Amino acid sequence: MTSSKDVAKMAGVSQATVSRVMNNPESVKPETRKKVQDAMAKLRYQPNLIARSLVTKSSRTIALISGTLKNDFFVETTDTIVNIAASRGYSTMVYFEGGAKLQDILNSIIGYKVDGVLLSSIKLDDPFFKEIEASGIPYMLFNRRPHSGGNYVVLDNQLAGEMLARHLLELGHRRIAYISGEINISTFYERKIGFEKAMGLAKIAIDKDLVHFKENTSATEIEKLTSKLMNLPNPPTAIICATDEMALNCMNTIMAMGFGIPNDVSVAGIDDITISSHQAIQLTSVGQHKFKMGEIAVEQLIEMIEQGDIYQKPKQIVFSPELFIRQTTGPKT
Amino acid sequence: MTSSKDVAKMAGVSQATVSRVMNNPESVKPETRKKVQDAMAKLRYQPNLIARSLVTKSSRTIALISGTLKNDFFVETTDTIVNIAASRGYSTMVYFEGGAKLQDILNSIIGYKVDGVLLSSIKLDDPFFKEIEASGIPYMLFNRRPHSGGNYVVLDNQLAGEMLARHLLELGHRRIAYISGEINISTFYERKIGFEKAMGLAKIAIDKDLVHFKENTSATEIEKLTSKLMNLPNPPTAIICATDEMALNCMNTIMAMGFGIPNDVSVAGIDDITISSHQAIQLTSVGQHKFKMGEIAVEQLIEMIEQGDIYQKPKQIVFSPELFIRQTTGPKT
DNA sequence: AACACGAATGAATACGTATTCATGTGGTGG
DNA sequence: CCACCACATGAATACGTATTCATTCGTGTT
Repeated sequence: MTSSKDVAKMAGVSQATVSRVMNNPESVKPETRKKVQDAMAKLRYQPNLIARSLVTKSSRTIALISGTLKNDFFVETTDTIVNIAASRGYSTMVYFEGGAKLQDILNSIIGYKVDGVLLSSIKLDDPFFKEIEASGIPYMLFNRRPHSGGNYVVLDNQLAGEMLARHLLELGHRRIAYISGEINISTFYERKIGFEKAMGLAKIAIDKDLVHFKENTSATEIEKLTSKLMNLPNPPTAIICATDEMALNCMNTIMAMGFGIPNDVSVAGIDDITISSHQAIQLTSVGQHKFKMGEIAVEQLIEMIEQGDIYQKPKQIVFSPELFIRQTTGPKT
Repeated sequence: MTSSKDVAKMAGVSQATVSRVMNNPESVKPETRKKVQDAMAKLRYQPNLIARSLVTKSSRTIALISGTLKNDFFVETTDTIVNIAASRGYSTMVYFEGGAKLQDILNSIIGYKVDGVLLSSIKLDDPFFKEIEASGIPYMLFNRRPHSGGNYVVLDNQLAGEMLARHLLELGHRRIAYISGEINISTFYERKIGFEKAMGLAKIAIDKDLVHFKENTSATEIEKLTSKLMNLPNPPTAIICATDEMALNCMNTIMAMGFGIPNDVSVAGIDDITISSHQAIQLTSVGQHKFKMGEIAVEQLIEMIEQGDIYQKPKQIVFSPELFIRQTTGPKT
């Protein structure tokens, strides 16, 4: 591989001058600058970014630690994050929940001196988050937030849960099932609180048999759970899923069992992912479209990186949710 | 940040010995090894992977240059690729089509000395591909293949197109529309050839007005095109979309216009993405499930990286497609 | 004319690791 | 007892860049 030293030799200058042509072109006389640029072109010179990073201690790279792409919510955020980062000149190292041990990821991002970290896949009590904070690397959480402090952008999840429950209560439902991921994940915790609040205000007791917090929210697990619910002697007349992704799998199971939606049972989710508004799906959901969460997250992060204002006041952004009533929810029959 | 030199000082050994403890532990006496490891732990030492890469000229990193996540096909491949790479100890730098200029991406991956490249987003005549080949970096194409030679894993796209067309012909359709991306993308080219072959064998002339190759296959573009087709004085009785993603958008438009599927018009796609088999969608599609394309691609790539067998015979893998008949296609009425 | 000063550039160094080469040490076989 | 060797380790160097420091040269000022 050709190095800046080779370029220097061909141009008849020192390696330092070659470096200057790249980083501070005005500081070198136009005449010699031209010689250097010609030599670069002739040798098809590509700077070694690793060597550059070694001395600058930064890498023009961010790390994205995301929830699984099996949830369409994270598909949309990943897409916008990677693209916006690229348009700003940053490469993105991507890791998905479950793919590698968090400790290995941490070693990678610290060892590679990434300029910033975007993360969603994180539990409230995970030491990983504290290590990130301690490392001093700029970071931004999205769709997750810590107990207190930190930088994050989230939906007002409690309100989202509450709105959805209220919608179903207003339709006359009383036996409302609730399917969620585990509640040491902030998103699920807050949505649950909202659900409980609405039920409490309506003075409806919550049937323990209808409320489930699963560690594993894969399609097959949701399928199992849904069929269990529908086979209950006294099945629910409505099911709230803590994410649209679960709601899709829930719908799928219900339809496969031969039930009608919403005639036999109403289904609703949270996140309002793209497919939810498809004519063939028409899932009632709570979300927001004024801002893209991934976009806000990555822009805030880049701002932190480039302004170096890590010690400014924390960035905490909360979106107001909106209810989209579609065809999967209807009055209790 | 603490370096191996700091560890060496605390352990009372040379930096070289610290390095040996990391890379060749057996070569250092157990006694001194312990001293070094203790010092590492006490200092919470993390090796600087950038410095390591500079000397080893490899980075334990692969680059994934993928089609957009707006197409669910690439969601599935991205998910499996990133996760498998992670489990093998590789980080993945991800780029999506349209996010950054290919030249910038190329500079990044060459400058960062990635160990290998996985790419799908590439046109037949793109010089980018030739540059990758020339760079000597191990690479693997997926869902795309060059005119000749190269390493790739693809569906038998021609056969896929042919099977789908034959299916609709057997249902009695004659006015079959075809919606595709541009045909300097191998996938679209081959699928189109298959479609034409089936039509030719059935001795059905292809109506130019029904066949479209769009450079931009975004949801809105597909929507526009679909409504144009359905508003034709003599609209098609069936529409083949070159990808399921387009078929979903096509369905959405048709349903929004008030037409019934498949009563008014049949719709089918290729790729058999996950959502296609959802009870509420039931899209007829051609694809295969025996292998995961992303999995095969990344495993082949890692094999190339670790065996260093770039100069072995090219890896060319073609999957046989299977037809999944669901509810969006029916007999011509 | 002497001097100061700024611009342009080269030489040298640092970044943190892996690796080669040299050195010393203890053991083994003759 | 000596020669030889395997082994353990340290010193030195390379990787390719950015950057600091020193040097040279031309220009304007007094």
